[in-house]
Amino acid sequence: MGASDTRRQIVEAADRLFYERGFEATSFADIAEAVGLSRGNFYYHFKAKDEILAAVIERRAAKTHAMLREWEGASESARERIRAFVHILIANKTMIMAHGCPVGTLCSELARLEHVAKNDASGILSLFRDWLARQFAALGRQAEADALALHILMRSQGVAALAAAFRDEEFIRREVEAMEAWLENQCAAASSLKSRPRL
Amino acid sequence: MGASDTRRQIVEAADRLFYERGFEATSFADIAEAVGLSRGNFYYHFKAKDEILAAVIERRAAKTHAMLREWEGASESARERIRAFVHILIANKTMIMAHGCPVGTLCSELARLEHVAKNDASGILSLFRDWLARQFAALGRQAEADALALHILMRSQGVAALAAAFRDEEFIRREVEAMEAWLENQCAAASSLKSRPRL
DNA sequence: GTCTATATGGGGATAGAC
DNA sequence: GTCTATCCCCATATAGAC
Repeated sequence: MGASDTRRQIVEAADRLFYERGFEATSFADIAEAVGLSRGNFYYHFKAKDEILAAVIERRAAKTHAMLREWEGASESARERIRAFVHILIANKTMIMAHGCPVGTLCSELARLEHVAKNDASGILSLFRDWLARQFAALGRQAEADALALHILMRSQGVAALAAAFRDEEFIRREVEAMEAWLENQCAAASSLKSRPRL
Repeated sequence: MGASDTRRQIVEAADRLFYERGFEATSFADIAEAVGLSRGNFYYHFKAKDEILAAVIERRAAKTHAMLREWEGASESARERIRAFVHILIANKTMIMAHGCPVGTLCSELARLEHVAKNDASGILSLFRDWLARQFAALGRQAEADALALHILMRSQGVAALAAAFRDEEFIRREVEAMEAWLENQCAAASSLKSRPRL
């Protein structure tokens, strides 16, 4: 097997395990076992655990970037694009109820460890934030675009957190519906100049 | 120093460290050092790390219970009580930006570790949930009380998560204001029979 | 109740054979 | 590139003196 292929397999396995169990709780042995590799051979591909983490974060950032670009192409309107974001909660509901939001939980864990990579992790959150802000700006809400982006991002993080704590699928559906209703309100406000709705 | 006094000091130090660094990342040595105790003596008071965790969760649940009861006494209206809940975000903003929500981060960490105490941790979240639901019921919203409680709890969790990720104090203030506006809407809806606002 | 000394195990990391 | 063997450190946990 080629080295780059093995490396890719390691990063994929680490990505999954870091999500399911967390970064700290995942050992080299866990990843090695998942890939079918000996522990010793590991260090041919990665000199330290932090290097695997960096590769995982980079992979997640790239996948996020690709997903956001795909939504750009698939949807005509900014409204539909924001709806696509909100609907990740439904599409990934099983995983979210089991392990939370992959981005949010990693940010939270790295922040607590004061890990050097914590800013890289919250950078993924910023990818969503900036993309959402561009969508709200496209809706004609330039002035409040970032605040609206943070608001919807906050709600998706809150829903993921409680869905994981209570394992409640009905709660996810209800809150996604509420987020859609909120979005419709914001879109309506963009058309009429008076009475901009609050967050 | 009496044994019960030492025990209390251990639990207090562990509570703080579990919050600041997380449960897994905190070692016996860390707690022992904080209390000024030798590692060995530790096992006189707690046979295992899980026992300290149980004591910390119990302490947090008791403090939560006391806080909720205090709000009951201090506020005349259910609306004021719910506002008191929302305002924890402001009162604790420095801690929250540094380490997140004490309840949310513990729930998240224990859920990932598949720790036996994970349900005890989410039990603290349930204390808030049930208390909030009672307040919404007192507002005359019996049918939706639990959904409204989960909604406001979700928002506080989301705000704490993003505030920690972005270290953004202005964001907290803005979202607390939005939560208060949402609450006023819900109160207004309780008085008028028509047009109940969505979440 | 508190200490020091120590056992035990796991996890990160290295050396060197193949 | 992959392996086995090994080192070292740290953390949980125990034993036994004081």
